[in-house]
Amino acid sequence: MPTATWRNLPADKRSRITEVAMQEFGARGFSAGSLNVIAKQAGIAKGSLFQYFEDKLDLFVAICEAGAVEVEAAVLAGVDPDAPLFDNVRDIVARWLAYYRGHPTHRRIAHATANEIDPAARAAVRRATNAHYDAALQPMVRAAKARGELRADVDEALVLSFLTVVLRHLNSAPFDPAGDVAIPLHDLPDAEVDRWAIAYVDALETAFT
Amino acid sequence: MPTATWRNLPADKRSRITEVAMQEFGARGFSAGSLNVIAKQAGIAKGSLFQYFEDKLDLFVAICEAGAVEVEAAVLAGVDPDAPLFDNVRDIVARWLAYYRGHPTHRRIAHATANEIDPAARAAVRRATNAHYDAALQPMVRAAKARGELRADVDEALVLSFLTVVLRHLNSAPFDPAGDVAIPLHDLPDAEVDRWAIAYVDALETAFT
Amino acid sequence: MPTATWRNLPADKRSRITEVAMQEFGARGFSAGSLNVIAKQAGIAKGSLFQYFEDKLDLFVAICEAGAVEVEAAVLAGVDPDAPLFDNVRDIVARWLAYYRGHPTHRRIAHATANEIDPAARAAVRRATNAHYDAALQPMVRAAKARGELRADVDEALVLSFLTVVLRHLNSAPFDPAGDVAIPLHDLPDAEVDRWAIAYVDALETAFT
Amino acid sequence: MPTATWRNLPADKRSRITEVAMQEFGARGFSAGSLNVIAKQAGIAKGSLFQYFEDKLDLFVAICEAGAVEVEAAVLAGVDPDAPLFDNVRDIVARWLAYYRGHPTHRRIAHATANEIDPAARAAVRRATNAHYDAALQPMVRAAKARGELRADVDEALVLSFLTVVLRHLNSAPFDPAGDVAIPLHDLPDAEVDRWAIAYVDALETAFT
DNA sequence: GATGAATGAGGCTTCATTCAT
DNA sequence: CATGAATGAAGCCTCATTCAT
Repeated sequence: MPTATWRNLPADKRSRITEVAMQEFGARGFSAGSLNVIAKQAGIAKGSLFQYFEDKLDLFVAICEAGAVEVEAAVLAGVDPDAPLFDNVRDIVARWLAYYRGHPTHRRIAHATANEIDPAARAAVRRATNAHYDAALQPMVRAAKARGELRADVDEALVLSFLTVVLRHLNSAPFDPAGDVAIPLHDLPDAEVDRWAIAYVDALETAFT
Repeated sequence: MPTATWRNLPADKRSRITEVAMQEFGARGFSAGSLNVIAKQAGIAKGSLFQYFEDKLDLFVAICEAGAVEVEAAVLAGVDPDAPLFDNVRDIVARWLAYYRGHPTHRRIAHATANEIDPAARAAVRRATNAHYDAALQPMVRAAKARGELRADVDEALVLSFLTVVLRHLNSAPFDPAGDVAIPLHDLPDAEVDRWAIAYVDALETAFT
Repeated sequence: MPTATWRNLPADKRSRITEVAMQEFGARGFSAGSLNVIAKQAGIAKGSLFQYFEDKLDLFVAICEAGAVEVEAAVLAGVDPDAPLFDNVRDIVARWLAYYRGHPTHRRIAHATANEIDPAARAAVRRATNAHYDAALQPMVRAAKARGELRADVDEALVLSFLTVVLRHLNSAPFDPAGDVAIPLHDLPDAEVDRWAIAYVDALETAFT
Repeated sequence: MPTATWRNLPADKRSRITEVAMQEFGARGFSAGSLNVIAKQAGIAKGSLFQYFEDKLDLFVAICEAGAVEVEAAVLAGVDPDAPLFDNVRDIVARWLAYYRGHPTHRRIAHATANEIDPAARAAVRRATNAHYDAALQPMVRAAKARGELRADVDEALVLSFLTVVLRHLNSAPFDPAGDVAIPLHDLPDAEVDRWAIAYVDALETAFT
């Protein structure tokens, strides 16, 4: 956990370090990301990082969590829980894509978060981030079920799982040349990608309603 | 590309090195995987690795490709192209899960393959592996469409994309404590996981037929 | 360029490292010189070298430049620009030989500087060192020409070129068993070598005045 | 010394290996030159090199000597010992430059020969090559002296030394961007370089006759 | 609290040489 | 005589972490 020193840091310094760390870990992942680079680019002493965080992993987790918080605020806030579920999801997907197009650093760190292979790092980071989406989506699914929007035989957990799988795919495939074998999301203009994203959701809607 | 020396190696030595490399890269990924460790565990000199492969990436790609070939043989072979598409997919998914349960090393290397963050490594490895699944699934989807199994307004590419996304999910989530927020695939007995896997495919069938 | 860390180092440590590096590079040249050896002999950690210099070449260039600065100070300083050119040159040659006899490490590094075969290393190092001699000798030649010491038809550049060629020869031949086929400079007592050195300059004087 | 196996090799194979080795050592010098590269480029097994030569140095020396023999044949042959010395030297210099322009590989290996820093390598190689020039030039100087072409007070050895120094300079400076501070031999067209070369010899003629 | 120099283990890769076939 | 696989030392360089100032 970040130290008290970190929490007491002037906000601008803290956010500068956060931004730089996101770039580094987003670009190279946890294991290959370099504290040397982070310290140099942030303009602070290497030793200072160890006054703010216990070790490299502690920093990584903190960074990832910060990213998750921001994207959640941007994407999930203001959703009307009483609106039809898949209308909400289409809305969320559109905002999700828009947000990550405008925040490539956050997109990359989210990708690194999801794909980190080091078990300790992944576990720590997933624990910190997954909860956010889950916490937001799960009640929406439940409410939809209660309102009778979903077919009676449909399992809520399956819906939720599908939603997160699709969201995760849309976080990486459009930005990765080899992300999707079937649809060249990486090479399409934004509007086309948006249309495909809606198509994913429409398919789920067909499946579950 | 692996050297002639590698191809001329006695089969047992070659497979010992392959196995060890799969374990190392499967456990730590490409960037963090150590050639020192591989050489030591394989009982060969570090320099020998460079008689077999041009460099670390060359080894990694070869290993990944070997894994993809084997899993393809085990999972996709013997599929009847004239059988109903989703029957085939349910069959494939079941064999896929069974294969990876019995071959944890292959499962881990496939995971590392899909998630490697180093762009050069990922590109090389995806190029080598993606083709396999794509080549097998795409004609099946096309034939199903031609046979009228899919609804007229359904896009083939979307079906194919969904299939690969689900397959990839089933390659990691059941083996990763934090792989699926909604369904605890990691903690369920094999039979339960199989049932969920079928449920994923059923949902797709509902969506597209 | 050496780092700030290097410039802030205590003078004795810096000069110890410099001395050791000169010995190593002087003895084995740039490509064959070993950073391992330098670190060990200087009593510092291998990694520390990379806190002082960007890489091996950066260290090599810094060392060579340091050598050039010192020899220039010792050999060229205090020359009276109004004295006859070849008197000055005889003076310089004598001091040059004396200096290198007393500073064998500097002599060897100067030799390595001049003879390094790696193109990048040679270019970098020549750029750093050539200027010193050129800057000192060229005005002397020009002034001599202006004073009418040189024959009217003599080209200044040719004189300067001859001078540097002879100086370079006197930097290596007396210290190299196979340096000069015709005159066994390596095996002669210092006084004899000095006499031969004067003879070289006398010949040039005859040629150009 | 090369083995009997080497001497019994088919001439074309021997000359292919020689050519390749000249390129490698000419480009990277003795220490940095790689037997791996030589074997690969020559299309022979690495081990074979050790059937032809005792070790790396043995190969290097043999290669250098072969180069010296060829250049001597091309440059020194057919010189009339009774012609005036400096006419001969001008002739030699011109042929020397022409030869090396047409044989860049030989030029580079001669350069590497002259500048090798490894003491053992340099000693061996100089011993093998110096004799050639010396053997050719020395009698010419002696004869000139006997014919009264040189001033009475001129030392034969000094003339010979100057000649070799100038020849060596003309072997490297025109081909090295930083070879001559005063005259940009590297950037001049061939005809200009030839003119400067003559100027060097003219100056010596003035000095010694 | 901040610094930044020092560490030394570990990273990948290249090398000359040996030796069994 | 030719081969080429095997070796392991040594190469340069990067790293996270510590600690005295």
